[in-house]
Amino acid sequence: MSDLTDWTLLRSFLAVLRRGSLSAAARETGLTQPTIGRHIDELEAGLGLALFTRSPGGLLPTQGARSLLPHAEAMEIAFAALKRAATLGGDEGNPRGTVRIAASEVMGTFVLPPVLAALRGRYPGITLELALNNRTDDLLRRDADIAVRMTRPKQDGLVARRLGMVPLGLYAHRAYLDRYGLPERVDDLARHHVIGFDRDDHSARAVAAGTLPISRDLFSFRVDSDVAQIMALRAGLGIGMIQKAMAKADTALVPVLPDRVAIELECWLAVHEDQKDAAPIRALFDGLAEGLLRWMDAAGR
Amino acid sequence: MSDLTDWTLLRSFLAVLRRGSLSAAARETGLTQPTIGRHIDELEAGLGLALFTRSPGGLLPTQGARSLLPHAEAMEIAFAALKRAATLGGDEGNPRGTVRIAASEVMGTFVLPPVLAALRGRYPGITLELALNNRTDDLLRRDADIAVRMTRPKQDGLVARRLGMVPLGLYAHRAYLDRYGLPERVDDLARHHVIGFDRDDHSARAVAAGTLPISRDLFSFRVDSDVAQIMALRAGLGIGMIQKAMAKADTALVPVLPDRVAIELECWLAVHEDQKDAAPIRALFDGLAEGLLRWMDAAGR
DNA sequence: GATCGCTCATACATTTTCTTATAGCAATTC
DNA sequence: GAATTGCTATAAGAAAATGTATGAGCGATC
Repeated sequence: MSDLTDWTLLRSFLAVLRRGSLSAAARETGLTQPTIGRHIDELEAGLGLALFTRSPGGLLPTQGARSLLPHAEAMEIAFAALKRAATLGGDEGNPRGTVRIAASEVMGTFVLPPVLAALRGRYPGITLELALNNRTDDLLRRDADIAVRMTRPKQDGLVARRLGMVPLGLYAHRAYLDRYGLPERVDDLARHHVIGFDRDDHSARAVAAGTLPISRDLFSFRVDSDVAQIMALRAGLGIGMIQKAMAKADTALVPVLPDRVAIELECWLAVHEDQKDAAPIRALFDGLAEGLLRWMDAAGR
Repeated sequence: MSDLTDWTLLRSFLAVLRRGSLSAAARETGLTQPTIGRHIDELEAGLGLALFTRSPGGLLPTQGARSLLPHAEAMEIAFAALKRAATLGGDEGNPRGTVRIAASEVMGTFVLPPVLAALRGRYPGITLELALNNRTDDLLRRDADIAVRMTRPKQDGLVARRLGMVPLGLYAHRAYLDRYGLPERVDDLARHHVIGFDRDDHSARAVAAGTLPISRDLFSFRVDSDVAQIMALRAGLGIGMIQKAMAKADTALVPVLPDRVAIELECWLAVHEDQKDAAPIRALFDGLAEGLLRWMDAAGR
């Protein structure tokens, strides 16, 4: 069985899994339906495992196929990383290539755009990709070249730089407080509308949870998206956690329990040791550090 | 350029990089020299990057090729993991498939073999692979399905179980102490032959370094291999660090400064969340936990 | 200094793989 | 209930990839 040598078969596998039919997969990949069909047959024969149940409506993945998915995705991600790495070049003054930056939703949405805009102007040869999510393993999965993270990167093989602390606080829209009043003690929060996460309890939140009586039950408005939480906060849906700098920029937001609730997240920049010497990576790493430090400095005032 | 769709080209790339010539790569892959040559041409054209400088003696990788290597290896590892995952099956009573276990050199050499031998008998349908190294990112790289680690696994997506503490101590062979005497204070170590690491300062050693005045300069016999260190210790080359349980099993070894130097490493078992429910993974995870706990219990006496 | 052993490059034959075209099946729509 | 639209499966010709055979360069060895 292990005489399976054609890595490309997994492209077709992924396409079928995602599109749900041979025909749709053919359209996605630019191949044809019989070809994709033979690829799946070949894969099933090679692995000795039924991957899909054929039907006139399409192909339904088996449990086995689902268990292979993460590995096939890992191959796809690694291939994309390889293609990016091949574009890297140029010298210190004029770096060229495509660089993928991972960041949390909030950083990527509210903080990074102006920083990246400046870098874009300075380095016209660099094409930027931005991967927004709250997982901390992007670099190790090679799903990004540089990561902006709110926790200390601890994995082997990474080079990390600590940029500083980002202060967070509880805020609410003035209109909300006019109606429901300003909590005076932490316990009062239980009687308020608190905006929080739904199920996705990622690490930044875990940090916050350590210093606050935060649990899922407390929240009367739940979204997993941090950005949606901030939008809800600004719209006056309730009391929520937000970076102090962002809150100050919105004059309608009023601090809640500022003396009792003070949370700081560490801000880190990380890169693979393998890649840190490529000109575009180095340029962006330094540029991001500079831009983010300036932002944190301005925010501190 | 980005119309590069054939993932299999990277198999040839890896083979050429490793063997150093098209012909040797052809022998390794079962293809022929012209085919491998065409693959490399196609890859270079697709990536827009010179990968090798051709010579009558073989192909010399460029810097660019070297920078792509880790990504190509990541694809290869993911593919191997996919093939392993495809073998997993059976039920709780009779799990089937190939499982790759990562462990430190010392654990894999001295501790795991009897544990695995017992599991082998109990689960005849499971084929075992053992990956011995001291990196802690095997699981995330999918270079292993289960990891036995001496530090707490902290990455996202892993399920870990703490097994307990493994005590280490300084020991020396009786013959060594007869000749050089028994150190009475920690400072005396500077005048002794201490066996230690060369350059590979991995995390278990870092833990130890925190509680001991250990630095590279102290060592008069340096090897990166932990196993070689233990063998050197047993051969009487000097004073070295070893698990107390292993030292006790060798009656010629005498504890050195047992009251002053007491180090304990945590022992952890970890598995990918994706895979934890597959019958063979679960069987080995539980079996390893059981076997290692029994070993730690026996060692404690 | 000729030979052997290794290498890569090229031209041509062969095999494999892909596409095109068509048939058949189930569900939905008019 | 016939027509339409989605799908898979199969067969045959076109295209692409692979293999075979051969030439030529470099270095070690006798």
